Amino acid sequence: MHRWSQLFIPTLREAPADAEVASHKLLVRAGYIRQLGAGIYSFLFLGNRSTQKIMGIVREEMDKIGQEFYLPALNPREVWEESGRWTVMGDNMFRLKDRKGADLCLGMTHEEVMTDIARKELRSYKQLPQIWYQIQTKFRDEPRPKAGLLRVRQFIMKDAYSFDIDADGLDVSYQKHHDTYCRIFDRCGLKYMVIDAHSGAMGGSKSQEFMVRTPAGEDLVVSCEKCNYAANMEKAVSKLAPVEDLKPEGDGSPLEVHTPGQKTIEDVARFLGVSPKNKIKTLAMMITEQDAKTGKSHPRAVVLLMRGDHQMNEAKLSSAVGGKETRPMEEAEIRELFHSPAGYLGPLGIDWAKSMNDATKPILLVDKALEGRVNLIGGANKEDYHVKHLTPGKNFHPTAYVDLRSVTAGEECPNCGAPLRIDTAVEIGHIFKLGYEYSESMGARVLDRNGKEVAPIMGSYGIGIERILTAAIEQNNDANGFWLSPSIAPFDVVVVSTNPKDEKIRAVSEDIAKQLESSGYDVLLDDRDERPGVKFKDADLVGIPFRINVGKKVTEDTVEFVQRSTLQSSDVKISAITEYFRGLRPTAS
RNA sequence: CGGGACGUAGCGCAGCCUGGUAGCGCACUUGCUUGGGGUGCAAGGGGUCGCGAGUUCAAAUCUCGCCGUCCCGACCA
Repeated sequence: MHRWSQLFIPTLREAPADAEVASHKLLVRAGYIRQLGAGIYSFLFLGNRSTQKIMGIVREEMDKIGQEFYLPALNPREVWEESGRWTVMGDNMFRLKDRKGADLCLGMTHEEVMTDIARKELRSYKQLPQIWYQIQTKFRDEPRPKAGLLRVRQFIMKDAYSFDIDADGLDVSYQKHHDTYCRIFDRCGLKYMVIDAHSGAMGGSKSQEFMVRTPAGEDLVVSCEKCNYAANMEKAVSKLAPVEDLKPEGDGSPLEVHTPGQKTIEDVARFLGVSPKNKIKTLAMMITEQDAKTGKSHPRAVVLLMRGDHQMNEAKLSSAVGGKETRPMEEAEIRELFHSPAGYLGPLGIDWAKSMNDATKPILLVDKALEGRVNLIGGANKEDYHVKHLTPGKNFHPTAYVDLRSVTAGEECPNCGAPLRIDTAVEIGHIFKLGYEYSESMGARVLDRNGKEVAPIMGSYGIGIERILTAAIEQNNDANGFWLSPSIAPFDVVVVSTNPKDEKIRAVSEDIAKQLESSGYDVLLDDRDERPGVKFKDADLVGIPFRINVGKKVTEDTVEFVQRSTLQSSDVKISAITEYFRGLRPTAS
């Protein structure tokens, strides 16, 4: 049994001035953590107990599908050089030299080291599949650590790696992780979403993120009010309400109209008396491409057509152009391609590439929302003129129709039609089908059943341990403190002796604490010589889900049982306390 | 890395503009008091004013440099 009077639980009445988000303020106030430097935190007694419990759950669930390893955080340069990430990781990687001057780094993740083990040890398909995981400290020199434990430079991660003989095997390993992650986060008492994540530039690989809604989050997530549809902004799609196309005038062939000084979508729409939904928004961008033969890089125009009232999503654009960086065209580049000033740009009169590989010509990407639309209005590539009767596929030929549009809140869910919402969220887990990237770059090979040498296919899977704690606090807090699920709280229950000077109260508090402890619960006995008000405030602050107040009612053999989340209290007979508690928290840890 | 703010006792802050004895609340120590939502009284302890240089008879205060922390942005396998 733990006696508060003998513990170090430095609670604070006020939060440090530089804490902004709720979880940061409360973790410090509750005496869970103290800051050592930017993005570097010490865990004190309560904080450590809580993260240990989280790791316990992770370990228990992961042991059902994999094997726990423990890899070094200190890594030699060579393995990172082999994967190419010694360079790729840039300033995000902490680097150091040993006494001989050899380069080392602190591990940000462990694909390299795991793959190194795999390539040295795995020889046959008979040894596959393998799932190897570890719970270990990671180091990342974040450009901007922030928000307490939310973005830090040293943190604990459960990272796992799967090795399979083929894609079907990877599907199984991936699904196992998906299901295990759901069990882990359920057991931690989190409300979370599983979202389809940006699959990366190379395409094909599936990736999902486990996200928790919180105002402190750094990522935007689109989710459905009703069903379980959820995706990040780079992937999110929505159903669009049908738009009525304009009727053609005359023979319906492209018709220039004089629009003096009308440059913006709104201006033109108003001037012509149409909705922006019938207008084409033309965005002129540039990418840098490398010539496949010469290796020389040269700029290439990418023109986007969107519905007039839609916003372009840069991540979607980026994946549409193969992950290349894009930038807006400069004035001179616009004139060279369109022979027109900005404000009057359109798709007519330009010889667009027929495919992305048609490298000599500019690319025309048309948003899917314009596919099948007719009689749109766009720029005429001529100052003060626009063109009516533009129909994609008829008057001009897109290189491709792609989804380029940012979803906005309130649009319809693609699955069920209910309104979509957009929230900030924090990522607590990520599962990823890696493919052959590391097994190939680092030369891992096994023999398949035909005796042929093949690279094993990999997956990688991560959980941020501290982020589980942070997210849980973000989800469950009020002005006085926070409450954790008993599974991850430092203690199941705090027994408050409201008056330690009263012998009966003191003795009953001890008894109850002992009794609950012998029933397998983690009990904190607040035996401090403090006023009840102080103890109640502290109890409310530190995240323990249940409290037992031992007070005057001991003369009636009764104590108060308080649930932190609701602050509801009920009187319980002392003799029935263990049984009562078991009803609330059946699985003693 | 760009923009902004801050750095004075463990925590939260005032003092700086207009240079001259370093202050308040909480916390801490001792004694008494109180005992169901941060009790009251009294007496105490604790500060290289982030670091360095400069100006000055004199610098927490003015000037310059550096360091650190936070916020916004960029970045984020």
